[in-house]
Amino acid sequence: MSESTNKQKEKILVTSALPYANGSIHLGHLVGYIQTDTWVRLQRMLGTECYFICGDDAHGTPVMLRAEAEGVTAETLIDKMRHQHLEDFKGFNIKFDYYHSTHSDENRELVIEIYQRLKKADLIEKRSIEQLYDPKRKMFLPDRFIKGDCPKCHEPDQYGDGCEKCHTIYTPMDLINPFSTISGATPIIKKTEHLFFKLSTCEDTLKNWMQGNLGTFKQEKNKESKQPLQGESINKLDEWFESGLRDWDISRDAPYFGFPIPDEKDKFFYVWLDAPVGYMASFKKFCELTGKANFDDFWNADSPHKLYHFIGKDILYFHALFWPAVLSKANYRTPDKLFVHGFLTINGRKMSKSRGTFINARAYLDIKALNPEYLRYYYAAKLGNKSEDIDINLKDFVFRVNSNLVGKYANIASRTAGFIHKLFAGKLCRSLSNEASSLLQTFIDEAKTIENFYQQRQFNEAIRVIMNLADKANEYISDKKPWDISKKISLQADDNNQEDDKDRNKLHEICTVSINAFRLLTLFLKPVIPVIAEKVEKFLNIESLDWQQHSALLLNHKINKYKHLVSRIEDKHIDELIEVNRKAMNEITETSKKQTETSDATTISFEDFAKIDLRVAKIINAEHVEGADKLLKLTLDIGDVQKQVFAGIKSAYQPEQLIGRHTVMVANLAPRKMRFGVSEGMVLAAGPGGKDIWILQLDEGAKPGMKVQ
RNA sequence: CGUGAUGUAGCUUAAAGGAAAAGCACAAGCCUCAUAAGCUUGAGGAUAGUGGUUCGACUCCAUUCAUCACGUCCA
Repeated sequence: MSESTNKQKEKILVTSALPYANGSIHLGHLVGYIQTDTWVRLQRMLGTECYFICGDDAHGTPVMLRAEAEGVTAETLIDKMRHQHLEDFKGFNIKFDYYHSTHSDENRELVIEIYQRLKKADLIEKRSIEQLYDPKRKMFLPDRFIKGDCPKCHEPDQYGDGCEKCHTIYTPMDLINPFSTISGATPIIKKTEHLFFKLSTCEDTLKNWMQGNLGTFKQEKNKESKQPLQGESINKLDEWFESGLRDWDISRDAPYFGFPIPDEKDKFFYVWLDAPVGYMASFKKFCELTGKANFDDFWNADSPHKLYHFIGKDILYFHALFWPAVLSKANYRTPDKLFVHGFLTINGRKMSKSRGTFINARAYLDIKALNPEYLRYYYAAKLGNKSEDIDINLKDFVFRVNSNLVGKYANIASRTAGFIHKLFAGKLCRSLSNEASSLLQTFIDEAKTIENFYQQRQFNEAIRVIMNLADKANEYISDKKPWDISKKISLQADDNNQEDDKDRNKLHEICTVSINAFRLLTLFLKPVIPVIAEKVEKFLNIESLDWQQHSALLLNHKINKYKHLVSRIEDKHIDELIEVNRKAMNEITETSKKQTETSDATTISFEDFAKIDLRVAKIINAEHVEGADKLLKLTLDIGDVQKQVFAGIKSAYQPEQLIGRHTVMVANLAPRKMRFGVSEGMVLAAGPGGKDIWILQLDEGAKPGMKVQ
């Protein structure tokens, strides 16, 4: 105790990659979050001051477009997604200290501050570039929103960066018949001014950050080096250095969902500039809300504390190049470690929607038989500290969980707890003989090894050691045959007490050792399966286990009755998962189909068009609606009937301008109850909104009620 | 096409130039305390192919094949 208090206590800030607000969490995402959570839980058990911070990555074109397609504001969408993400994380027992959003005041302030510091350091430059532009949607197009025919092999429907079929690499401008996936329009090349961060000047800074990157991968294996990156990542970075660092385009033109850039017109910060700043923002909010930590202590350039980012290998580029460069040049501290993990494959292949293996977190959680901690366990059993891809083989998953968690681990308690209650009133021995405690000593001896494996994120190794111990415990029980002794006792009944006492003690001791072995295994597994561990703590009638307690034994202590702890998985549960997931996926693709159908990009059939009953309408009355900001109440004459319609055109028209005019309305639109009354249709108007709304006007002669076709 | 990574038993991984290991799955036997759990034994391998360096290669080099990732402003 005194030794550790003298040492300066290490404080760690840990982050997981921020999930993007344009999608649900799936099993692939969970690899990173479960890895981080497991690691953080170990830190907490060790008593290390460690904060686990995350949040939603909310900005960018995809979010903007999706919000539009759903007919909601971007804010509504990201709010909904954030809650959905949080629910999924909660389901898998991922426990953040704080979970924020990049669309927050804290983040805006920090981004602007960083930007201004970079600008002051003369690291921001304005340049004119040419970009593809969608003339119909009036917006610049990211590459991924352009498709066309491959210039080489003429395969249709290829993305702007390269052909999936012949693997030719090209730019979107090379595509034959390019079209915008948003509007279908042919993109045109348009000049625009963008802001660049001069990353090309940061090579020394970055190499310095990487520190002595000459060490080889093999040297790193047993000892955590001082380098912030694993060997594979260093290779990748070297590649990037070799091809030369290019300046980084950090601005995007309106329309864009993001933070406006100060002193610029219609320019926004690119989502990847503000995303990692979200780590800071989330932590800042956490500090302000809880007062548990001091933001500056952790983020100032001379911070003594550790900053670790857990990320997937797909975003190494941002975290290993831009992020340290930006931080360093803006006079903040840089990350100490980037822990990079690989992708998840399912049954050896990429997750696939058609095979039903693109499995959402929600689908898994919806199958009650699939304990979320089984997945945590499986990931832990497979995760090493390399950035290799990991595979979840669904058959292997079932076998492994059943065999390791149910057959080996839980079984140890299950097969001995009964005796403790039947014969010893639920109480463990007062003390153990040397012979009996020797098994437990081997457990205790392995604690340091296990801790180190966890620390170095070699969870697979940690699990291997733990399961070896579980095997030892089961061997011990088989060897000692407590059931034989128990029979002897019942046969002897109240015969001769001396023999009987001896046997009773022996049996008591065997069961006490087993329960203690079980307790230690639980302690070792707790970072991986925290909720199961909690149940065990209740069963053992003990306080929450921390790592220190591995050296003590549980003696002379009353435990509770053993209750069923974990259930086996059956193949049918996996089939169910695939099925549930497939259904959910179909729904998603259908709604997204519907969304594109309603957008102006796709065509509809004549039948679809014929469903819409368009009529000439005479506006016989128009009036303001009390309490409504945008609505006017219109009374429309369409020949034989009059309809009442609430139209969102107040910003562009005064009621008196409208009365008496002829326009076109959708007459068969389902009536909709609104706050101010029932609206029985829609009038047609053009324009983006605000003052720019123009309702349709008809030439002389059209009579109310005429069908428009 | 280029660059990088990976390829070991049915599955998941070890072996850092010195006898190819372990767990799960499989087979046989034992056991019955436990959720058909547990224990013992066994079978299972041209280490993707070819060529080279070496007394000796899963390991180092070259090359081929397969899979994956990345490839000038999507990052």
